[in-house]
Amino acid sequence: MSIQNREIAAIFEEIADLLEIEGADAFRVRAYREAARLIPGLAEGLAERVANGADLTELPSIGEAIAKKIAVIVETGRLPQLEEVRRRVPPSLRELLQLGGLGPKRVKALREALGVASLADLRQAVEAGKVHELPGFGEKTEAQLRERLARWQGPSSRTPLIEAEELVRPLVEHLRGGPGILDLAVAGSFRRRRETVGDLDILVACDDGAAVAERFVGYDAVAEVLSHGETRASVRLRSGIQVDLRVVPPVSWGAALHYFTGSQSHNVAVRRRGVERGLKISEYGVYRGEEAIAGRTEESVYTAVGLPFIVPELREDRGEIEAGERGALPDLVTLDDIRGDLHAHTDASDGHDSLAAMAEAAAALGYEYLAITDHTKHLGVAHGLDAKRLAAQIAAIDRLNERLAKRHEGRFQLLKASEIDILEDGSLDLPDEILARLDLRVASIHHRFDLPEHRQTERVIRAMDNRHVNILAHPTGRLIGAREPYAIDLERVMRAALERGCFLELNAQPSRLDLTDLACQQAKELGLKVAISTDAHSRAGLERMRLGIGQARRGWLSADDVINSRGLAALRRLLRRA
DNA sequence: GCCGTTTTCGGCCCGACTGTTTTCAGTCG
Repeated sequence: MSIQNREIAAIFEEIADLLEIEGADAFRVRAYREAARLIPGLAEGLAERVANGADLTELPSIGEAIAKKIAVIVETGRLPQLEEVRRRVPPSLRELLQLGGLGPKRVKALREALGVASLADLRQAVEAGKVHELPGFGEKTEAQLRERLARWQGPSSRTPLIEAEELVRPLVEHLRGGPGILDLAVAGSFRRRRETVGDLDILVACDDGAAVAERFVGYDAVAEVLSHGETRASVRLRSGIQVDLRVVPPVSWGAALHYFTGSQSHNVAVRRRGVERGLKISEYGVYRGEEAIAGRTEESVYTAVGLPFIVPELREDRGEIEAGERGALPDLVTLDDIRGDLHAHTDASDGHDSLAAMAEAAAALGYEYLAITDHTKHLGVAHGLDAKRLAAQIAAIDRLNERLAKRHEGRFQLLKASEIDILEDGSLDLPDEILARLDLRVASIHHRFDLPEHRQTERVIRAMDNRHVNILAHPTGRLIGAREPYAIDLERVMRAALERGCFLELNAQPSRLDLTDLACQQAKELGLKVAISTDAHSRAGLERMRLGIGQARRGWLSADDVINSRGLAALRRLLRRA
């Protein structure tokens, strides 16, 4: 199997880390980091590009040198340069960077003075009290390292967005409860709606920063104050997540919100545009010389560098700046565009609520339709339905729909559907006769995640060969932070879906969000439409749609790219297969 | 190492906080 983009990126990331510790030129290090950041976001595999003889230097941030190295990696699976650097700088030193509190300079100093080459070495040096004797280190640094080593549980894990929402809500209330707050926003990757957040960034506009910072560090869920100044403070909450507060005067609100929302690469790109125009952009504003020419609103910052407003979800430096320049930013899908949900369970399988309760909850959201997609018999743990029970459910839905039509004056109905298990050989878990009686069929994999890539890919494509199948649900099977996606050639799957008139699901469950943002973008580029579905197992689960919308927006999807932005009649036309 | 409506050489985003220092380097976002 050919090498994946993210494996190539990992090689450059490691080179960047090790060169930095070695003390190499900072801009050279940055060049490797830029390449490592860009590569996983490419739609097409680099291996394929190399095989096709494409000129890689046409990609941004890839020049002659890195292009050659990519070719070597693709052809041989390894890079001699990395092996050389590893001989000079032990790769275990990277652990020290991940620990936090230590950067390349001090890691280098520790290594040269004390021979520290790993976390274990550092622990010994700290316990022996040798660290504080080094120039540039002191008692406090040593104590802080001791603390971090004691807490160390491997590279820091990111927090799922939905947990971050729950953590930040009471903290925001706490801050708003204090005097003098003129404006407040949760910025960072939270505002960009990334599926997970590393830390939380809270921005406040007010005239007395010190008072807000004081109130912030006094929040009762704070476990540790990491830093505490008059305009900036950082804490670690008991949950383990770090929260950074930044306070600015109202006149800087827009510039600060832009700066604090990120992403870092987007900010760098915008600031670079500023420099080209003789402007300096900081969190305080946009300056020409001493004079502030913009910064009260985010819009004014973009205007100053000749760009239209770019929504937070797109700010990843993945082409949004170029698209803005061309006037080609997409009109992104919103929650208001969604007309129904195409994946939901009831207490007939592993859901918690009845058919009627789910229907009323969906109608209350203003939807026109809700597809009931209980599991099928192979999924015994979920009490999956066999053909007989599904036939009974079909009859029950028909009866309920009559009542719903009266109650909601024809504005809402349930769709008869199923989430059909794809068996190991790609066949379906229910006979065609019963499938033909449904409005909609969602198919998905729930076992044998371990098949090799070509077999898993064939399995899914074979399932879509069945002309009853409409949507492939949670297409990679990943669970955020818990289970890697199974090996599957997603691009082949997308092309196969397109040829067959099938669609892929963006599953909005907070632990799934499967497809990823990048996969959504890839689908859009191929012309494949997506269903954003909650896979709700209860009434409350239907409200998770907002997470799917965030992911879809990050994937550049417009309402037109999303099949459940259609009214029922148009949806039915889309679902019709040849 | 990348890149180019000032440039193929000489730039490369910007500021706050901490700790170790007496003016600043390192780290972080």
